[in-house]
Amino acid sequence: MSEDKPEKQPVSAIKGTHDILPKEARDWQRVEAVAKATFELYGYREIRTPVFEATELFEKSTGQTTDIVQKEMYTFTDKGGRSITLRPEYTPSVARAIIEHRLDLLPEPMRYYFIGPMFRFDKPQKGRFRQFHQVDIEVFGENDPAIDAEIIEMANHLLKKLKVTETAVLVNSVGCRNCRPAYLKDLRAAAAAVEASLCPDCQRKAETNPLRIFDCKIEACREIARGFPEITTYLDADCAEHFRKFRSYLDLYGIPHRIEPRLVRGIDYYTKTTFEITTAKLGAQNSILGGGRYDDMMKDFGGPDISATGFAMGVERLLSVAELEPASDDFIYLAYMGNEAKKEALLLARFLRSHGVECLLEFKERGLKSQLGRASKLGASWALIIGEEEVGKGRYQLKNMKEGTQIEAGKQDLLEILGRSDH
RNA sequence: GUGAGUGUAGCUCAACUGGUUAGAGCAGCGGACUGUGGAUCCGCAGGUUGGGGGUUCGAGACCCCUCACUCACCCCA
Repeated sequence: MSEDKPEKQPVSAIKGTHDILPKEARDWQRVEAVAKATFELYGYREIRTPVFEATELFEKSTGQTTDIVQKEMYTFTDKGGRSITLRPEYTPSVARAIIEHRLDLLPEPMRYYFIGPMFRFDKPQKGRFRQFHQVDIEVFGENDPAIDAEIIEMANHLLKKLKVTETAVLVNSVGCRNCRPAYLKDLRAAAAAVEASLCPDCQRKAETNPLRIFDCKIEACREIARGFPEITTYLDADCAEHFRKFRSYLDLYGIPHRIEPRLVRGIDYYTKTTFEITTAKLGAQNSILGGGRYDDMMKDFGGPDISATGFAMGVERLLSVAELEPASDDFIYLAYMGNEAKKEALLLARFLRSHGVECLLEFKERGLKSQLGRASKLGASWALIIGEEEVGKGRYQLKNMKEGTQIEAGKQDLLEILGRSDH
């Protein structure tokens, strides 16, 4: 309302968020469509939950000690004084919905998928954003390690459809509440014993998160870490058997995989199976998909004691490595000259659209030449020329923009030629 | 939160050791061709060089501050 000159750039998108422009949105739509079709093929059904939840939900499930909860959540107090958090991940919401609606009592298999935005207050970098999107799938009530293998096979199937190559499947077992504590204790002790010979980074990790030493990029640290105890030797009978079978099913599918003792997934609720699929083409944030089993979450919530497993896939990361065929537009550009022709064009466009033909007409004062130039530039398959003469006889000049050929066609001819008369 | 790098037109980039009016290609619009696109040629429009301060006769360039973006640590999708 002021008399001042308008700001050059009044506002811009919040740090770590991005507009998805029409050209990119095409690719998003296709990835989403392929993902949905794939999951439906495996018997999964979509479930949608709100973008925000009670803060407590994430504190209880994701874990008080995790980075996600400690420093990455968008948490605020609403006008009713409640603490609200924009979801940083999807799994807790699904678990909550199942308990709330007693979905576990329904006959349908509890296999769900979801696509939508997540929010984490991270410092943005390549492949990492504050608002990002995940494709998420979860299975509840299946204890068999075969399902852990099947969801990886399903992920592989999807990646293959999207022509994502150079991927690696990393797997691990983090044990359970019986066997993990002893392992962590011994690992910490082992790291403390050699602390002096580790790099400064790893010296810190020895205190905070010794599992991460396995992941150091400095060869000396990696060498030392090879001597550390591995979780796999600490697994109790049940977990060890689960892990063994899980891998044998992956072998059955012929899916190569590597055991990665570092794979803990930074989230408290995982039990037994954890896995990741990485790609060499992504930079430091090279994980396009990660997940695992979380058998304790439901009962910890005060819900039924049912097991669960699933994964989340980063859509931005997926898009940056997927090889999608360039989208081809197929529409007809209506070029008109004069007011009578304009009216004719409006009605013709309505007619064609009602038969499923995509039409574009623009309302600027342009000559025929300029309009055809537009049609060409915008990638129209056809141009329809409507002038006084054409209005008079009810037949129009239909030009094939690729071939450069042109014929005269009436209303009905158009439908047949454009090949959409069955719509 | 820590560290490094980069900011010039819508996009990609020029502008010598500081020198006069900051240029080009692409994209946009118009014309050559007033009813026939893509090629070519010509023209038009587009900038407070991210912002602020300083040094200097003179700053896009050098110094300081700030903001933004990028990459990395951490963590994760």
